[in-house]
Amino acid sequence: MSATDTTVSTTTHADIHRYDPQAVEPKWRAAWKDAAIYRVDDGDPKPKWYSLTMYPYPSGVLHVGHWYAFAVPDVFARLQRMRGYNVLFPMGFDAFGLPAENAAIRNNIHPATWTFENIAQMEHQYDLMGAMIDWSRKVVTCDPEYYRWNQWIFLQMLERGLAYRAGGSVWWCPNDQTVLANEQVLEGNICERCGAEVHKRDLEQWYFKITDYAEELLRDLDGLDWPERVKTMQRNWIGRSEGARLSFRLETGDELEVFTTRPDTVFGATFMVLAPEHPLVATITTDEQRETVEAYVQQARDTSEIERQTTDAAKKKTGVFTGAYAINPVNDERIPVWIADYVLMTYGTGAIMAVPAHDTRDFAFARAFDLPIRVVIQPEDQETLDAATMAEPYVGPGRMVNSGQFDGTPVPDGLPQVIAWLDEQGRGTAEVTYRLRDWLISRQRYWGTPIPVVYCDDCAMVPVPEEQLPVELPLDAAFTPTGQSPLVSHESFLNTTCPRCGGAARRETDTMDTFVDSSWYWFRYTSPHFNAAPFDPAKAAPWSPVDLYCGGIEHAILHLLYARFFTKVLRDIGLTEEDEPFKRLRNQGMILAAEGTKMSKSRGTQVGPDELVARHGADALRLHLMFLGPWEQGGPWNDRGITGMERFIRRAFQIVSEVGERRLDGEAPDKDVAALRSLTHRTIRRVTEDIDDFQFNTMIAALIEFTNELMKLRDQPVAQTASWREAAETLTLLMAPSTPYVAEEMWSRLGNAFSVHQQTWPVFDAALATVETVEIPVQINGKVRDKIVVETGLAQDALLAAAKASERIQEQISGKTVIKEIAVPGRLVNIVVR
RNA sequence: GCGGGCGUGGCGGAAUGGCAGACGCUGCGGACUUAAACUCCGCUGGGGAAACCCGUGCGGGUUCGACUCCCGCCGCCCGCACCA
Repeated sequence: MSATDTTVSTTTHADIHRYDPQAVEPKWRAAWKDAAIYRVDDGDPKPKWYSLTMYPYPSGVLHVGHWYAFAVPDVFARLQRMRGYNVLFPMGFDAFGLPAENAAIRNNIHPATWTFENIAQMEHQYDLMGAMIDWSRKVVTCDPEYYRWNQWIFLQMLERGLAYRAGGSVWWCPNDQTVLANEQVLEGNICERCGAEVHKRDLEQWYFKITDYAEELLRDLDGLDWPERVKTMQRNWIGRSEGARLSFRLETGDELEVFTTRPDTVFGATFMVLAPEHPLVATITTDEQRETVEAYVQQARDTSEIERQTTDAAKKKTGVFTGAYAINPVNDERIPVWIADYVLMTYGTGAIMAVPAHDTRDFAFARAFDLPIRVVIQPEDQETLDAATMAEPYVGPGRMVNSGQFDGTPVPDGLPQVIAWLDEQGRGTAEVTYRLRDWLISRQRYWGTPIPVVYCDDCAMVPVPEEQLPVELPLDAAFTPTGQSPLVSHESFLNTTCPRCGGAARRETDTMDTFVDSSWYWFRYTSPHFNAAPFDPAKAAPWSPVDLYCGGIEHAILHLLYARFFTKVLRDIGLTEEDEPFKRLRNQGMILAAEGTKMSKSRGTQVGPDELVARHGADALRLHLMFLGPWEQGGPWNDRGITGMERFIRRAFQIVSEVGERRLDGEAPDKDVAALRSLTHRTIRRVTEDIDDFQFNTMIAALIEFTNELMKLRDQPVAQTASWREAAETLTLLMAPSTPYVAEEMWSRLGNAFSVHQQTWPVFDAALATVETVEIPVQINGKVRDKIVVETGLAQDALLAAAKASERIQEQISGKTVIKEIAVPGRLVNIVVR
């Protein structure tokens, strides 16, 4: 044992400056908790900063993707705090939804049990990560204290006509046994949740009238600091089109309305096309055509949406003639009315005027069925278009021809004239249409917010009075999906009394889409237990809007559009004055499994952080994830390189840790001190700017370079001076947001008072951050031939002279003619010779 | 088809039009160690003994100078997808 003792004592001595995350992390985690250093105080007079990260689904355990998504916002929030902001950086759980229900069914456990167990586990994992979360503000959406306010907002919307029930053709997922919103259908007919093929069904459902806000949702995008691609996706999804609504009289006497963005081509309309589902189809079809038309309508209905919608250039247009004719209102021509599946009932009026000469689809249809084509727009400075020979439609600008009084009118400039005339004639009006559809919010599943209305035989649909909220989701329901809500078979939930007449009534059994929960949750963090409204406007106002919102790009449309819609509704209700919820948005890329595919729990390709933390420490994992590459890019996971982060942490720790033992009253040459201070201040600048620019990988590179330089200097005289302490302290502070644990330990080893996370972020001194000399490459004909060291800020002429003084350069120039000399101060010199 | 993004060593990646490959990993060599791990030092795009030459998907162009800007291709990824 005595031999062992010796070993232990020497090892201990040697290891004093060796960082051990396993010993240090739990210590500081406990200290932070005891001192409640992350507790956010509403009354703090400092300027506010609201940093929000998309709350996770409590799916079980955190994987490295969660860490990736969360580490960066955590670093940013910590920086803002050190900069002197009062930072709100909350977290919660998006706890309702299908996965809980499905997992519950699979494991024969109640969704609530499953969910709350997962939340406890995940909360612990966030703490392991060293996240700066104030858990006292936690929001859990399956808590009645939360979802009662979904119901309250629903009732407000119902009162304002923004929530309504309507029948219609809706998407149905046969696997999840529920309807879906348009936004939740991918690639034409794939369920966003489970990947099953979905199809249409005619059902009566609940909707939110998001279309009322289409224009505002589109317009307000302009003022947001969001990634351009997200704004583009939202613009496309809203799909605003300007044009006109035109009315065509049918020979049957019916009026057929169409929407067109090209009213200037109305003189070229040579036929009309209705969607197969158009209500007029049945009434206008002639007896001779009835059989053909009915067969086509049936076929269209049976053809899966994906087949119908795929725009394969080779896909042939199909359709049939109804036997009916319309009169073109501008030239009184008799034109045939067809039906075809390329016209969609869900857009515009479900009917079009076909102008084959100037529309790609109409052109293909006309060619396929040998329908007339008439040119009415002639491009300028080009050969006259000939309908008989043209190989493709002309869709560009030009002048109107074959258009009566409008001949010669330029388009698109002349469009307003045409619309004005149509309006005068009573044939049409200017109209704007949107692709955006109302949001279908009812679901036939169990684990969600009950929709707070009842149906009474006498009073019909009656809203549940506000004071009876919440309508609680019964925890003892049999929730296996059957195609209708499981609540239908829960007698005591279903049967109730009518709030209006007191008679027998049935509750609505559908639950709300979980995207309702996430459409306002960030307001709730500002007053998580407020019980008079969804949130306390007085508390929310000072924090609003969210300054920085971070999350996955997969929410570019769904959640972010709904959240914007809700904000505008809540504004109109009077709960907030904000028009927009999230001022600045940043999306992280996705961390994929090593083989480049999406990480999947079921395929076992999900990488968990716990083992990595145990082996390398939380700080090293945080750094590794940030160092992988640009945060907005994502990429396949690998753990190569995490050792590099560990090495960096150890080196930084060692340097700082030794400082505590030094007297730091030594002397060193002035230029060495100046060089060290310059390095320190340049590093402050780099790290600060990189975080502000969301360039976390290069931010870490700057920290590593700083540490490597210090490592080289630690035996030099300059390491015995006060500027060495400045360097060590600065390194510690700069590391604090990224590596909260080791930075705390370093701060403590420096002999400073707890906590490093309550210190002020260092500010660089521009004068100190300069360098005295700079190395300038000297090129001959664009190739580097020498490098000269000159004073920083040396002017152009002097720089050129210095370059030409170089022997190597003189050799290169001698005997040649100098054609051009370029000298860029601080950059380079290039001499062009021949 | 339309819209957006990307393409750089063995790998992840860096580079306001100005020294391509910062930083990290890997690999190789060395020091320390009884030994290993850890740590430390050096080298690490290709060719060449060297001077140098070649090199950022391909082909052109602008420029004293292009990974960066422009034009035309090729490949990959994402979004939308008959939106009248």
